[in-house]
Amino acid sequence: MSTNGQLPPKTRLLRAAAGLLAKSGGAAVSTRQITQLAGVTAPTLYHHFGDKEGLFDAVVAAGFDEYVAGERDFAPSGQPLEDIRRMWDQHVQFGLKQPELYLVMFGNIRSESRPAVVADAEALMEEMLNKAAVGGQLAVPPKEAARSILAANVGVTLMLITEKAPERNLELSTMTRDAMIFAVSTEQARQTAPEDSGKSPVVVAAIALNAALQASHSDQLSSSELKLFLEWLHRISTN
Amino acid sequence: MSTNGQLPPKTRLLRAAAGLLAKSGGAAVSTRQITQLAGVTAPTLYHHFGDKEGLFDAVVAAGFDEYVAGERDFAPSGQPLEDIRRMWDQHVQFGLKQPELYLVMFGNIRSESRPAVVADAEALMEEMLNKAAVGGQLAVPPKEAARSILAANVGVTLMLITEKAPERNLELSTMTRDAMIFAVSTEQARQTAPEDSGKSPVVVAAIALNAALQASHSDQLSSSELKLFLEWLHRISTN
DNA sequence: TCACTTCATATAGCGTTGCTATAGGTGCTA
DNA sequence: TAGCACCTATAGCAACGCTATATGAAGTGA
Repeated sequence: MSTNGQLPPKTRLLRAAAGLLAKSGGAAVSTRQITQLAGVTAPTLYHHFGDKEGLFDAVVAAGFDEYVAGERDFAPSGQPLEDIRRMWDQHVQFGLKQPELYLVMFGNIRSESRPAVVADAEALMEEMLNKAAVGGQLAVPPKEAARSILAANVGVTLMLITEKAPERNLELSTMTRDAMIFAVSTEQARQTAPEDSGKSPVVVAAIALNAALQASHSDQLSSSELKLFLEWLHRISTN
Repeated sequence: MSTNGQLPPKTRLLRAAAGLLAKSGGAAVSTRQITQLAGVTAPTLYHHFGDKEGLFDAVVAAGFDEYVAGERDFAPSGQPLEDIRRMWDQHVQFGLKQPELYLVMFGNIRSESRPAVVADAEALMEEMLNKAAVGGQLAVPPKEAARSILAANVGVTLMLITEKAPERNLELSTMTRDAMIFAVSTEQARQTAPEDSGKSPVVVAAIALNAALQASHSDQLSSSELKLFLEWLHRISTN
């Protein structure tokens, strides 16, 4: 009845939980099922994981490693926004491939571990968006862009999971994806115009900001702040 | 201990369930709690609702009536796409106002009743989008537009619910909302309701510089200067 | 008026759940 | 060899969703 008597009980519990979760089809999975499949008794589970949610958190953590691996498993195309598209698609595929695990990770709002998972996924996307921002392709701060895109990404994936497999329409995904990416892009990025300059992105951006600030009398900073700010900008852009 | 002995048990059960659900803060609500608060014993619950999920489905149905009422509670502005914006905002507000009920309705993927709820909400939105389509403002079939918008709407609402109330940033919602509406609009409609595409060059440049600076550890500024500088940049770029 | 049916509620308890108090076994270090 | 962590098992508790069965209340027809 046990799953591989060779492995340590902690590992067997993890695998049993993940396996039952995947096969459960959404039904609840009891600790007794898990411990029986792992060839272990109840106290062993609670010794290693504290409680049932602790075990599921561990399963989620393992699932997240797999998620990250999927999200990183492609060569950067040099066009960050194109890479964001791929991250989106990978996310959807991960959800459709392992719906139960996905629901535990992203669908289980009440779970204690969800905020951490979401924050990590957000960071992953923000990291990629940063590259776009450096290239002047982002009209929105990367952090907020990442949150918006991820929110839509999760919403779409949940909706696709709800549908039965045969009638799934992936165009829902691509359309929503492109809408979100378009929304956070600058005019320049939308025309797929690659900016090419030998100068460092910092300098380019500083020059652009310097010019833009002086042209447009922003009132976000006081005049004294602005003076110092411009001085620093100059120091950076003459780097 | 009972909640209003005058009302029939069926009603008291519904109210007790809805009340406990709202106060539960995400924790599970037991049938024993519900029946005790309703001043009724277990078989009464099962006589009227079949099982626990049947009771919750009834709560959801009542909640959905309230949802629909909220979605219809505004005078048509004559601009269907503007009305869609309001539907979106009402949806988010409904979720934030009654997060527990919302989670049972839209977050509980495994639930049997969710597909029906989602389909109804979709129909509600499609109905409004039809008006936009008639006016030549829609570049996408209303059905697919409704699905995309609703998916994003749910995703955003779930993400906002996850956050603690004080740090909720509703701009996530408006930005995602406008992105989706923009995506399904025709050129003509976009000119009628101009979106934020005219992001000022200052903001774009500030965002780019911010990202570039953080990526490239420039040593042109001292750490204290840099800190203040970044703070100002953030102020500008979140303008 | 009285049996009869129907609907609604209560008593009591079944099987399962998550979890734990306690004790026993195992391997390592002194 | 004794002691000490660490890990696992026996046995069982309280709470859970749910139900077999019985009792009451209300209406109906003769």
